[in-house]
Amino acid sequence: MSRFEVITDAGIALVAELGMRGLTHRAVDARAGLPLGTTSAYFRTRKTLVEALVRRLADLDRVELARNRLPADETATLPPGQRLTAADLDRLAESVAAVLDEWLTTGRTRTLARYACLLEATHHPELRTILDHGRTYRAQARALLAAAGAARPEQAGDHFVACVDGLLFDRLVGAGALTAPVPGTAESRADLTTAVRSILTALTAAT
Amino acid sequence: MSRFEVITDAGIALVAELGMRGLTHRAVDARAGLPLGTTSAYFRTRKTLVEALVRRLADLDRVELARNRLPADETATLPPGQRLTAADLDRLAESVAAVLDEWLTTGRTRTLARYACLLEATHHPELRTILDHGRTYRAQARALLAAAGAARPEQAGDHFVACVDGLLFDRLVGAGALTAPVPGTAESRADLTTAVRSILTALTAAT
DNA sequence: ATTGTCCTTCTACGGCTGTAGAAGGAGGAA
DNA sequence: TTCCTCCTTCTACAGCCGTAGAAGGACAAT
Repeated sequence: MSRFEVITDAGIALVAELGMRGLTHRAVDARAGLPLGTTSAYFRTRKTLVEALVRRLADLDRVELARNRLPADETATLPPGQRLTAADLDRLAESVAAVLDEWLTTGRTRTLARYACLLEATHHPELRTILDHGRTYRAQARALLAAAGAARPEQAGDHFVACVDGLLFDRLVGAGALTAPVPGTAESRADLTTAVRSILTALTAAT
Repeated sequence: MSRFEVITDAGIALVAELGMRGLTHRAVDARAGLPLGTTSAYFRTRKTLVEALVRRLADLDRVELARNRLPADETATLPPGQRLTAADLDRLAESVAAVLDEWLTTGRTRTLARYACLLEATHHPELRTILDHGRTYRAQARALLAAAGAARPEQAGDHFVACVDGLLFDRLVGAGALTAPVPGTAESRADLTTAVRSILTALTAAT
């Protein structure tokens, strides 16, 4: 693991645990077990440090996307005129739910840090460019909803991503964090599947 | 306007503009045009200051809720057995969209600060208690979906709130902030209405 | 008028933060 | 070897932050 990765991973962990305020050159050094001053030498200003974190988050997302590909791709190559069946939609909902559940457990740190950075990007637009949050997912969602037979697949795909993101955020920091089944369990995945499935149905039918 | 309100409002503005890192006793003084040290005297520790902000946010939400009541209440008192018509759902979607649009324009500062505090509440659970984000809205949504004829109104209501929140977040800081019609315009309201309407349909039918 | 209480304003201070630059050292080229 | 270059580690420093407490003043009760 390169020095760059060690530093940025420690930074991501800090942001997830303590928020943006906890992200300090020295704190990163301590967290990563590196000699004091290392982070400061690699990223002379705080801004470059944050940018590095964001870049790393985007990289990690890309890696995860490659590993955790949705079944959308199979469906995108359907012969024209042929649509997804209800069983297909069920399977899709289930796999989306599985990804969500993973983001709430294994990927929780990364998910929290991403939201923090997303909020940060409001005041620093240059971050937005790097952290193309969900761009790839959006592309998949559009293809998926086109295959599912939505009237306006672009719009429907965007709505889908937004809704699923809302679900995620709710479970992560909102009311769902307290009331919903604890992530990682089969119950949680079933609950998420239901939710995703109904969103999917809606957008297929109505948009 | 009480001193308490002047201070907390300035704090909220700072959090919205600069993020949690910009929230400092001295910065609040400067922003509110108060003598240096005032905020520090009112809220001796940073923690109490943040708590005060969160409390103020909750108060503002309550005020806004009273002013901006959804048509849910009328519908909640429908005679049993009678359901909402498609036209009712249209009207509901429109009024929800109007509220969302307001949160993206007039209430943008407050909305941004709320999300920042919500993220902060991950590390400080006591904040969660105060910032009962969307609790009242959730209650309304449940009643609404019960009236609309959803099979499991509690669950459906929660999903509804989560999805709508996702829509909001997307428009505020996500991809929607760049691609969607600019908030405050009739086009934006129309777009939001479409999205909300399809969510509503979905959850009514499927859950 | 005096006393006591509360609110406001100002000042102090230890600690942490961002950032720059010096010191040290490993290793490759000549 | 000697020299040069790059990477790492350490130190310095000005400025800001959180927090405590002193100083001043308004005002009501006595």
